[in-house]
Amino acid sequence: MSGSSKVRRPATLASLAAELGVSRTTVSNAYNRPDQLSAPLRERVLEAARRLGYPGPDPVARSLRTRRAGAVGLLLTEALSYAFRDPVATGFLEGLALACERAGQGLLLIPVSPEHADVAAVHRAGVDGFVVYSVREDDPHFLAVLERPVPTVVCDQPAGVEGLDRVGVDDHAAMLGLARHLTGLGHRRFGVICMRLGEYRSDGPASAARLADIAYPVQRNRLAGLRAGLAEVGVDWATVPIWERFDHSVEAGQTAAAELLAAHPQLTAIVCTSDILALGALRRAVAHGLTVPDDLTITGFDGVPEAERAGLTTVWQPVLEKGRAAGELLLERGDRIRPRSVTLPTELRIGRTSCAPRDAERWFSGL
Amino acid sequence: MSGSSKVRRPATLASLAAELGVSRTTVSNAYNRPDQLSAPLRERVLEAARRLGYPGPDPVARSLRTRRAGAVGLLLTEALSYAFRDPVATGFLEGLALACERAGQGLLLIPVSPEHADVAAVHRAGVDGFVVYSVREDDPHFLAVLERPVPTVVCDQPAGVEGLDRVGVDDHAAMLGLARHLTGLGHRRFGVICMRLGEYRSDGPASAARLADIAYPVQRNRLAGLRAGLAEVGVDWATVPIWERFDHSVEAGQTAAAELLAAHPQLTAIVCTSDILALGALRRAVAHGLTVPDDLTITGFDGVPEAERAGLTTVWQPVLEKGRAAGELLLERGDRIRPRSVTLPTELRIGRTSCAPRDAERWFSGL
DNA sequence: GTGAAAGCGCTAACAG
DNA sequence: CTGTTAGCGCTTTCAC
Repeated sequence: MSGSSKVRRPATLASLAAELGVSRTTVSNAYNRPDQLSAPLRERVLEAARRLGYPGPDPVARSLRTRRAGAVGLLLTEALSYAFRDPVATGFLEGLALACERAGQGLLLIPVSPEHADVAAVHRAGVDGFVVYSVREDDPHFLAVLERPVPTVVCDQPAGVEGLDRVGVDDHAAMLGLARHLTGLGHRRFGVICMRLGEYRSDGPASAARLADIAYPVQRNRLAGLRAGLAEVGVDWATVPIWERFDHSVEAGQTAAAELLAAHPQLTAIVCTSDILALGALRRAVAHGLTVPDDLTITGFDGVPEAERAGLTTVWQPVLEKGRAAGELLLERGDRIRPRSVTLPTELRIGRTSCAPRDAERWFSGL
Repeated sequence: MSGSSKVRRPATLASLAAELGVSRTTVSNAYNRPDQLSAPLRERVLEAARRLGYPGPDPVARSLRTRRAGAVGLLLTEALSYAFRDPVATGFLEGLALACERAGQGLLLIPVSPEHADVAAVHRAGVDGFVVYSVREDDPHFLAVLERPVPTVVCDQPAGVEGLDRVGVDDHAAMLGLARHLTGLGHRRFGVICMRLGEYRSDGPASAARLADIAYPVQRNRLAGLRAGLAEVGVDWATVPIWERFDHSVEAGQTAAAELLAAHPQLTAIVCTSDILALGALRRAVAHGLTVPDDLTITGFDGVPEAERAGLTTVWQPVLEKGRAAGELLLERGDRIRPRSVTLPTELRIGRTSCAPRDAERWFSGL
């Protein structure tokens, strides 16, 4: 209001053109195709723009016209503020950001506000495609994404729906490998700590009903892989206690391990479906006076740096690659003829938290 | 082309309206103002939409019309893929994401591709405002942001330019406090390890010329604060060796410390302008057989979790709060009358890496 | 409760 | 090299 030059003039491309007595095309070209007009004319246009406070073509109007937003949307499991704490998610984000940067595309993080269950944010997102990272299969945001007529790639989901592109690892096979490592060492009495299995909070032993209806493919596959591995040596899955935690944190792993061990003190191995949970279990075991791995074997999943530092036996997966692959799949022009699926390799990393149980000889001598 | 229903029909609001024999307004209302039409009619519209494969109002067209994109843009110093590795940046991101979620706004990460020096990405961004996080003052992307006629809040920058909102800490005062702690302990022979000071890579001792023209406000202020603190006890700034590192990593801190100590073995304290660098210096000192803090005092800045675990003496700053404050400043409606500036408090955290130097008595007895 | 009119600001053919 | 012509798909007063 005071004489500030910051009074935003609503100058538009059209008004600029009028002012200069040239056509809108010319002004547009001055910005988008410098080779389509003479240098002096271009300079005249740009100079006038500066003088009139014209900030250049409006990005939204341009997007409407060109039919491209120049950004990809990312839908995450949780409140995205949480994602920045999770090393697996940040690794994925880093890879995805890498791919976006290389393509000069923006990365739009879709807000999944816990308060307003705002599917609207998905509708509002001006993007050329979506990446969906490990969400519940019945997540309404996910469903909303599927409605949008833009290419979408899902991560760690079954290839399932309507020809989406997909990237992920074989969680089932990876966990099976880990299970074989453990049964090979002689373990027979397992306990499990896993991440959330459904929409609503539930902490503690997972009921059979809950296990039968796991909404998160990653958890479902990891548990199934473990089950298959144990079945190979005749361990009855129904006898394996499975402790669920809604929150994914070291503390959650810690308390879960405490409860699990209290209820089942005879366990020789605790398999966790994530490193974070395993680190918590590890902490609890140590605090409890147990020697790992001699008294108790503990394993994780993901291969995050912190786990490596701790010498955790785990399955490493290429999270950064996963993000990058997702981005490339989405941004790559061309053969979008049929859905593509990228499965990345995992690696069993045997650390210092697994060894034969004290009673191993019992099993082997029993043969 | 085959009978798949996935052939994206270019159905539009208009075509839907035509099909139903109602006006576009009605269709629009069905989506945006359910209370403006009868429930049965609305259901008819939605049903037809489903049938025709109309995905709902196009977000870009809507944005053009409503003049709001529903997202804020974030401009980061570096390749954004790097940001996800830096605990300070992720803390900031978490806070910002929190604010965005609460407001139901998307967060668009602007790609700062090192390859294409793509200021265009800034122009292309369909956002209602920008947050600029600790960039070089002459960064072309930053300049491009300033051109855009949308509210912008800068972080850790001088309030400077044309009435932008600002959030940050008082780096100068914080570092002054740290300096006083060290000089109070008796230190007089300081070495410094700092982050990049200019656009182009330079590793090693920073020349006077380079120090006189630091492009990053954060580094400038931290060094100035230190200088002021040392001046108070008569330490000549010109005699203080300052080692610069372009890359911000533990390894960088490590090699910087190695060089610094080799060239100046008599130092009793190394002040680092970030925790990450300090952790590297710490690692180097230990590897070198030095006992910290007895042989050498080492300090950091930021107060990241890893530093706390290491017991580093440092200045803690509320990075999450900073992100949240930036978001709130941007999203908050109302009194955008005059630029606002939020300065958050810092806290000197004395850990186990600082103590009096062996020759302290020399100085005190000299009084 | 519903429709008609009027653009939002821009780009992409295609002529000249 | 420059201008003319047509919308992109939607929302929003304002009458009916």
